[in-house]
Amino acid sequence: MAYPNRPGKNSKFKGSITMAELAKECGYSKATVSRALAGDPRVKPETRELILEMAERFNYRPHAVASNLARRRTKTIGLLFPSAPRTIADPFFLEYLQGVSETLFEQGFSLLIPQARQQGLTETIEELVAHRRVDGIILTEPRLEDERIALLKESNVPFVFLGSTVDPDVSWVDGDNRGGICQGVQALGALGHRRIAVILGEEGLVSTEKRFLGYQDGLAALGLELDWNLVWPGDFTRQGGYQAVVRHLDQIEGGEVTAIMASNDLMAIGAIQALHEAGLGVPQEVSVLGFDGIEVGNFLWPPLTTVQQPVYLLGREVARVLLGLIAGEKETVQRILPVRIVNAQSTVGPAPC
Amino acid sequence: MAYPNRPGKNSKFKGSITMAELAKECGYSKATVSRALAGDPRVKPETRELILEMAERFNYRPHAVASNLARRRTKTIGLLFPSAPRTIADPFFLEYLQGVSETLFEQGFSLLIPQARQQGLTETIEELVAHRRVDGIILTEPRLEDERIALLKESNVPFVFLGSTVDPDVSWVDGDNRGGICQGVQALGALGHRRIAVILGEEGLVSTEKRFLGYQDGLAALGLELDWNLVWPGDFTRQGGYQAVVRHLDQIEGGEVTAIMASNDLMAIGAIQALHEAGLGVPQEVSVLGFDGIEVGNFLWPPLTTVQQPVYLLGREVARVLLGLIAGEKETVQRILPVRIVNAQSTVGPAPC
DNA sequence: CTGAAAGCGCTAACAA
DNA sequence: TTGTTAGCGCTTTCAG
Repeated sequence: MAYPNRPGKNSKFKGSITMAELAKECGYSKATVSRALAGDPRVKPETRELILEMAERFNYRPHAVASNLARRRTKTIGLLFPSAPRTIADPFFLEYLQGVSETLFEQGFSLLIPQARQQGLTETIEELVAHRRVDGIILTEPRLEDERIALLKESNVPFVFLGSTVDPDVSWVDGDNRGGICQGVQALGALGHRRIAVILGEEGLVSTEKRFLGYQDGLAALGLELDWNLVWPGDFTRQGGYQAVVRHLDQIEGGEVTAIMASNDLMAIGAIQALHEAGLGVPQEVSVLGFDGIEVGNFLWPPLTTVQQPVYLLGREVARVLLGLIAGEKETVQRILPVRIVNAQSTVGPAPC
Repeated sequence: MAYPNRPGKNSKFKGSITMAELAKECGYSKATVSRALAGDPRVKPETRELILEMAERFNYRPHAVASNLARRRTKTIGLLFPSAPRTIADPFFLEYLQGVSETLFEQGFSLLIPQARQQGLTETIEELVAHRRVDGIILTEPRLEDERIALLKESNVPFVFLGSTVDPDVSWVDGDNRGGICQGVQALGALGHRRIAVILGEEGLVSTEKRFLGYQDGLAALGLELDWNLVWPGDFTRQGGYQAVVRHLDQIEGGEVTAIMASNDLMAIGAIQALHEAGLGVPQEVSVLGFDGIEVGNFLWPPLTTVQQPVYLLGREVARVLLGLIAGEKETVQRILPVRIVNAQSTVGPAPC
């Protein structure tokens, strides 16, 4: 016999018992064993008892791959991270990943993390879908015009975005971008700031758009006009935030700007670095407000004031929604999670000049 | 027919053709098709040509799960992250993850990231192994006495550690902990420091031990005695670094300590925060040196001086070694990658007092 | 309530 | 060089 016909006879790993073997030991068929293990109500309670007990005794473990083949599923999820200039090494995505992977693991799902690097946005998706390597896909950073969406719809694989899409019948989960930035701008206004610059995100992304709208909302709420000289392009990277400030130092030094609303924390951090290098104190001379609430904002001194998204929760939620779709739920889910301002320490009232 | 018997007839995804169908179309057996696709030299070149062409034409895609079942493999790797107090959200692990996942993906492997959270160290491993959910396991943070190792050896599943183990016949990849810290201490000495405190890592870990030895080496090289008052316990977390400084503020303020060698960057960052809160300037009043070289060290002002490990490369390397073991290589690999000091900006000579 | 049997799609002896 | 034949281990009709 290749399998342990007495419990504990062999190592608890080597060639662990198969369902067929277990069935024989129990004196039942594979089918019944399979049902009992799956909790199928059609098996007689005593039978189930017995089978469960034997399974335990023989330390039976279902073979995931075989089961997956028979059920036409993979139990793995494709998790796509943003393409350049952002990277998977963005701290935002780590906290997010933790939420996602935790939820998936609880449900027995694996994660496939393709590295989009060289490939285009769509090749990766085609590859995942065509080889049936995943049961569903989680994406980030929807674009204003997003070719991935048509492809995914055609593929028939369930998918969810982190971030709201333009497309109305796509499921997504997002933080309150527009409202959050608006709140942020108003908070700066409440401190007395009137010359508030914004550093935009990467062009073409829905989130960039929404955050810019939030900025405009905030200005409006303060009774301020939009001044295009205070709208600085960025790309969501630290380098981008740094550059934005460097390029507009004269405005800052000239007192044209007393506060900066960065579209994310990483750019806020870059901005602060540029300000430091220019000898400008934060927040004494310039206030800086970020968006996202990533942990590393707390590494700074003073800690970064920021509009905090529930990053970890976003991860959990987006995973949960995808699992729902995989389980057969049909309706598209679009959920906005609330945000809030934290760490009011890198912002103060404008310097008197 | 359920499959597209004319190329392009259906969507490129829906029910893509199976190998059996492709074989029929080609007029060959499944076996030959399988061989041709696998590049088996036994098939006649023209036959291979034909089959490859037809595969292309019918857009054939191998079914990963079925293939895995037949070959008794899963094509997924279990990636275990540290347990509390460290978390997967430690920036170190993100950079590391990027290296690992990139290498694995190139070879078509998925990643299973269990959340050890509640479970003990060993339960997770048992669960991965027993269900044959993975072809190999990557672990971190070997302990001086590590019960996982016996378990893994018994399980017969290939595994590799990030970090050197005490056990001589276990494969691992590591940065040069001891040499790196020693270098760091010497660098501080070269700046004129003589009262150099160390913040230790989490107790029981091999890396903690090695780094402490490196500290002692460094002192010895400087002709200094080990002073246990300057050996502060820590745990590799930011909070740990913060606490270590808070608890020893009197020593610092009393001039007993002019430089701090933290066993990792996160603790260095925590230490700097505590110093800031106490109104002590870094590096003017106290120099702080970290270890790891994580990206977020650059977020600080001034950027953190640190002993940089090639974190991303460590990830790639550890994955590569594991893939080697899975491919059947027998000999254990133990590789130390070099480190170097970067960003000499949070360290200067001691303040004259 | 239980069992027999037919797959899931691919791989790998073993023959031819 | 190619085909035949068994599986891999589990799920799921379809009968009984």
